[in-house]
Amino acid sequence: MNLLFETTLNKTLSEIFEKLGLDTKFATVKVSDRADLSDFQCNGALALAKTAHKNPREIAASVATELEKEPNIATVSVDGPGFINIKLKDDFIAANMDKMAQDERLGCGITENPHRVVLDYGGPNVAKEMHVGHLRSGVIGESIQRIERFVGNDVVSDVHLGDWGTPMGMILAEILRSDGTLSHVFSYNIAQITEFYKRANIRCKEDEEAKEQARKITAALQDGDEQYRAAWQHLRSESVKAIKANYAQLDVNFDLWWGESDAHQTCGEIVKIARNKEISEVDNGAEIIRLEEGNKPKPPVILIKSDGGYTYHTTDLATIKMRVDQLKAQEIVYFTDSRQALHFEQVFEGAEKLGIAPNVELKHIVFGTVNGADGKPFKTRDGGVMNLDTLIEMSKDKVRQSLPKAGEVEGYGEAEIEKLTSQIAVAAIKFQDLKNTISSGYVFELDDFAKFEGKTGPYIQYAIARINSVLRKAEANGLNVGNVKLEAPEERALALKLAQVHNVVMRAHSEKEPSIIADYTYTLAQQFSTFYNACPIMNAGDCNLAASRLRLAKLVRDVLTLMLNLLGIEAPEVMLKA
RNA sequence: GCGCUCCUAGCUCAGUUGGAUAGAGCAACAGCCUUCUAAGCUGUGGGUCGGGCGUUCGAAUCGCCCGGAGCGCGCCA
Repeated sequence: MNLLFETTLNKTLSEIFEKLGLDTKFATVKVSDRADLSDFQCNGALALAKTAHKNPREIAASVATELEKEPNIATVSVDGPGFINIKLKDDFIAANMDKMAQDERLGCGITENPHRVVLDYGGPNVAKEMHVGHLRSGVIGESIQRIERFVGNDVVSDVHLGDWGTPMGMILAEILRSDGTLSHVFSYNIAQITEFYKRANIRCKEDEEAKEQARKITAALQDGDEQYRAAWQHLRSESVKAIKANYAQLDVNFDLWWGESDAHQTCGEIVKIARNKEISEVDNGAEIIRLEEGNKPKPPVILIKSDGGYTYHTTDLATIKMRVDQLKAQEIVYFTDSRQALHFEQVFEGAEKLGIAPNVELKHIVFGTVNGADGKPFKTRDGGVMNLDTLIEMSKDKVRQSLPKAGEVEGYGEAEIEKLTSQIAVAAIKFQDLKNTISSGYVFELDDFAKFEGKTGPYIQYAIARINSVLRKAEANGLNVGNVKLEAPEERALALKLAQVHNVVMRAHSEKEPSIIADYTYTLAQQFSTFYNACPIMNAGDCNLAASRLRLAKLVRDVLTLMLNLLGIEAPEVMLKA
């Protein structure tokens, strides 16, 4: 089933272009920039005029003449320098809404070549508290995971824990320095572990000897020293517990909880492959793979440090090998901030040279850092970064102010109110992040994460709740949905907006860009609100009209709910008021 | 020093890859609850798209130069 107007129009245009001897490459329409003039526009004549050395208006006119014969097209006009403006017949649009309402995927198609894609996001570190800087990777990754699954890909997501580097040695060294032994380690909780890490971090920055000690312990740990391993295991599991709790609040999920440590065994294989292929060399005591520098200097991949340890280049390469061999990955996508761009260029080039991921697409989706008002990575006033927990609590507190207290509304006790609070607060936080283009980064405005008006998650939840309320009333009055009939301009605009959903999802999928969905979801909710204010549903007067509007409203509800789901945001049944 | 990314309304951001009159949200102002949830709707003001030159019938978008910001540049991850 194809419910997409663009596809239909592109096909007819293609036939017309072919018939007229025009390059069909330009036979495409897009949603009109001028809603006052048309539903769709084709700019092909303008582009074509250049190569064909013809007047664009003439080309456009000949295409328009053919288009006018199409039964589903109401009007065609050539405007300006050669824009072809197309308006569809109301009945055609309406019939498509009826079909869309009966399709369980709401008119959304699936990808042409379903394959297995491994997603690497989150990447939290052991012994470090999760702060607002960790928000983006998790929230974006979760959304992409859902989008990829929805379009038919087979997804495996991996949190890829930072559990194996020098920080592990640093924290063990710090504990030893303070306790003289590792025997107390097993009683330490996450707060204590984090404290040790903070102190270790400060110490190693100014004390070269401490740093050296940390490196030694790291090496011993990686070599399999039993005492270190046991202690490390505890640090790791305490951290994972805390990280899981954090992600659970945000509904961020992973199939695998692999970490850098899991790649350790395979690191040796990577080195072996490099040596067999004779692409590695020893330089200043380290074993490296030199990379083509092209127009810019590119540092080499370092497989083995001069102290004998592996680097994050090696673990990332080993991880790629594991994902290809064990998980049968056909595409691997990483989500990190832009500071790691060079790192992944190096790793991908290394993987290419090693031949460990033949025919596997390796992608690094870069997102901008979360910045403070000064344009630098976000810090709170006291210089630290804000905990994720604190952010969520703050947003929840704000939500509570607009909700009734437990027991004030029938059926809404402590648990129900708390759930609603969390759903709304998390929607506010996640949407605030997801509405931004991922590549560009954004300025962190604390207040925005506890805002529920305008372009926010709760605004969309509210639209859904209002529709639910209408649907409940309709059911109580025995009114059902019926065939769509478009009369008011608000109905027509809403229907055209609904018809865009497939395109929006596919674009978000191919660009790995959830903000495309966030933006659409918001504008759809907005169009609905306009419609809702202008067109009474239950009190439409005519019961066929009421049934038509009810179907449109329900369709909006379903599309909005699906879109929020793809963003990783829940839609509560109701939005109560204090 | 070299490289990457960015500069659009008072603030935060879009702008579907070169098209028509550059759009939202917030903030400001003026209206709208005896009718389906006002977390809403309607309207107003606000711009030499950092600056300059160029390519083009046509530039926020492409190229060059200048100014400003952020990030990254072999043994931290």
